Amino acid sequence: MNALPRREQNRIEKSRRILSAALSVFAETGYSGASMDEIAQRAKVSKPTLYQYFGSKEQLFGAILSQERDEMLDAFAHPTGRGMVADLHAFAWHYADTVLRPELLSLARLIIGEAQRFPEIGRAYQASGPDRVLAGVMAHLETQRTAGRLVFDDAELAAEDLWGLILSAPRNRALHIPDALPGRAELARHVTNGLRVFLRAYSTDPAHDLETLATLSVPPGRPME
Amino acid sequence: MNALPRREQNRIEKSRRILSAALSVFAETGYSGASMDEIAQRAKVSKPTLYQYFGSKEQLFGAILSQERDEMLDAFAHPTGRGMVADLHAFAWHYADTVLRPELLSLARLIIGEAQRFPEIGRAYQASGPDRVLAGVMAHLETQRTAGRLVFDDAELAAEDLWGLILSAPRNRALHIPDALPGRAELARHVTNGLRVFLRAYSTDPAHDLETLATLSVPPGRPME
Amino acid sequence: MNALPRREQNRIEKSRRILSAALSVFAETGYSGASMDEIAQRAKVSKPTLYQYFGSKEQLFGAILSQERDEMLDAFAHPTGRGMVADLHAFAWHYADTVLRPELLSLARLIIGEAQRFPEIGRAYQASGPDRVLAGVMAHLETQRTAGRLVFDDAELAAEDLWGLILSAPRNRALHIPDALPGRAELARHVTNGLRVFLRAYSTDPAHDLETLATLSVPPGRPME
Amino acid sequence: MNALPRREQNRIEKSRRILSAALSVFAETGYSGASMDEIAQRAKVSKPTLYQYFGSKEQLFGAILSQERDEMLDAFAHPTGRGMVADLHAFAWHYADTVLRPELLSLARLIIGEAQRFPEIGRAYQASGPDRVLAGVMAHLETQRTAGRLVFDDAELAAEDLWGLILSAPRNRALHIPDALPGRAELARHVTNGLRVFLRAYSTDPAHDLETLATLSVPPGRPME
DNA sequence: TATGAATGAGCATTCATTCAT
DNA sequence: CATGAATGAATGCTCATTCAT
Repeated sequence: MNALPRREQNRIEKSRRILSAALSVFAETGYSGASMDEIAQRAKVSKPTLYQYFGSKEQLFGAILSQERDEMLDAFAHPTGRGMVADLHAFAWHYADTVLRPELLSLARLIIGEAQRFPEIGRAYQASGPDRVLAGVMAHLETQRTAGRLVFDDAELAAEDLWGLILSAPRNRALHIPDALPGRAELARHVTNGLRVFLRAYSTDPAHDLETLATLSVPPGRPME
Repeated sequence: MNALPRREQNRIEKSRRILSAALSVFAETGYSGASMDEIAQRAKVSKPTLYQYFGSKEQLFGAILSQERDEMLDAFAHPTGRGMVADLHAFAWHYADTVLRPELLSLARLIIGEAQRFPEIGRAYQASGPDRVLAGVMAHLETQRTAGRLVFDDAELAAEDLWGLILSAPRNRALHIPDALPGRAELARHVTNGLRVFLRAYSTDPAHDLETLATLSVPPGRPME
Repeated sequence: MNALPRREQNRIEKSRRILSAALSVFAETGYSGASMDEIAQRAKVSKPTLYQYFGSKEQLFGAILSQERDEMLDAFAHPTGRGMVADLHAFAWHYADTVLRPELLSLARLIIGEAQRFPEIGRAYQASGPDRVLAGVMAHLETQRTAGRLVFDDAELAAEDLWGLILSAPRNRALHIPDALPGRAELARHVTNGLRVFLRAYSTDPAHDLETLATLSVPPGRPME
Repeated sequence: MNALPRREQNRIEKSRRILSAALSVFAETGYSGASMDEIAQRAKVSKPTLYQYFGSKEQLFGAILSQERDEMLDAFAHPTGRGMVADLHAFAWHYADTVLRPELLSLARLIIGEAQRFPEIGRAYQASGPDRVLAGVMAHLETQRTAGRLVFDDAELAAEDLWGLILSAPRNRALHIPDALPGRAELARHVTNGLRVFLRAYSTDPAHDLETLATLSVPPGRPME
């Protein structure tokens, strides 16, 4: 009744170990600084095995990125059905919690740092990460406009504004200073302010929406690892 | 009547050549990937000379950063005296033109990519780059609030909002995709929209200010190199 | 039925090749002058292999010293049981043949030359080489004194005298002039004279012992390599 | 009335500074380990000047050796005219004090360490240092034999025995362990014992000579620098 | 399939030496 | 005559990659 034979399980687990080791090594030292020896050692795998699985340093690098990208997309939030403001609030926090996870920040630093050398990778990341999230937000905002709750001409700009108001400052800071993630309160300051400005500029009934916003509380953060 | 003797001139010019070569090599390949051989070759200088000038790879890296940081600060815009909206508009364009210069984007990618390995450098950059610009913007906004033209509680948040609305989207995209700088029109789209949202949310007289904004035209971009 | 698997045999042989190549290179050029490239080339091994085996130049240097030191100690002579004079004669020749072997002279030159830079190495050599031999000689002389065949107060001084009379001149000369090892006859001149003086000064029955000495003949030397 | 013009004086003084700096650097690090930069720096001279004076590293090395060799020869002791035993005693101490001077030990280590690479230098040192001293001692011993105070067949062997008995042990130890020069008492132990054994083996009137020896006291050492 | 052992090519750095001034 | 500045060639060491087993 075993879905997967032993061999296959073993393979998958080994592959996972390698990817995880590689992510941490690449994140710590950048692409060139990373040593395949170090990766093999952390993955508790011999070097030829590592090469059997991933072919070359460059391919391994690519494999990490696509793996992590998938994980990130998974994090996209779905409407709560408790009204527009609650939806935006939920989305904002969900996204903040995703985007500020240390591993994803490491990954982003890695991609940005290597964007010049591996332009494909930067493009792929942009397309399947930020751009896809943006599309989701745009769709949501369009729905609200149709329902008469928001006003705007350009949905893309509106979606970008939402993101920029809520997360650009904390994320930029976190990208530069790895060990200084914003605390829960600091993050709440940015999220709340961002939503407030967004509603003031885009809502058809700002007064009411801001009141609603004031009733919403900060959700619990996910535990650090 | 020569202000500088030949030797000194030569030294300065050589130093500049090295720094420029180093910036491009570091930007292309990251810190670890950069080879001192390659740098020396591009600077048309022998390797020992390079070492005589900058001591070590790490010191050379540091020298680039501080040089570029200075250049960036230099770019800070001063009030035009033609009213708040014109000032904000001028600042937005000036800063956009600075921040999106290819060399400064390269530098930013470099710093972000190495932030984990050289935490001090990330911190120093944040403190003397973004943080200082932010302080300048805050001061300007405070002045406008005192003059009764803007309303806000937290000047820092307001300043961050201004930046996030105007530049976060184009800059983030440019960080990921080096060869896709926004064109003048695309940039205008973001700048104008950002200022509009900002004024709608913070101005004491949005209707009038938006009208003023509509009269301002896109300044000429600086030539690419 | 193979005691050692191929791999292990290979390793051992390679290690020996490296040590031998390293000794000759170090001896020819001193520690700083020796190049790891040269050593690898002579050992017919790639440079990374060399580093896999011995870690660093300094460790390789240390490995040579301890290897040769062991070999030297191995050379210590055991009593023949044919009387004191025969024993001293056998010891003198055995020790001369050891101490004047070109490799050991090279090693001694190396250690002396680097004593200032690596004080531990000089100390270790003195303790485990000369000092240990001296202790052996002292013990032997004490036995003879107890048996009433020698007279002296200070066994250490007596042992040092024996060595100094027999070998100091030829060895010092050999240390300075590498390609001028004393021939068999020249060596016999020093050994015989040394023993004669030693017996005249220390024996309880010099006349008889000198007669015995005269009957002993020069042993065959070991072949040069 | 100045014997030497300023220029010439300056030249000589500079040359001396270079030689002294070079000796210490060579002694500390061996020939290959020594850096011309370091030597120039210690001599407070620019590198081209250094090359002007001594042509090349190898020539500088040679120049040091001949300079020091001359100084060493200067140290040879002349008969005191107070009898054979007193002469031998004086010679032994004089020579011990010369040969165990730290600078001369450094020089000897240097020459021995580089003997394989620069055979000429080893040979030259042997000929003009030890061999010349040996010749002096031989001449002295011959005189004593002619005067009927000593008996021996081979003056060279006798002279070598004298040296070997008195200094071989302390000097060998000092060569290996640079920072462990024998103290005055320890040295006296070796010198006295060496002379005693020498006289017992070679004197025509050992009893009387040993008595004389016992009346002689240790001369004052020269101050360390 | 998995690995210990091996390697060619490259790294940052330093050297002895020589110009141009 | 003396020097600051420059360099070609080497140094010790490490890397991504690949055999032989």
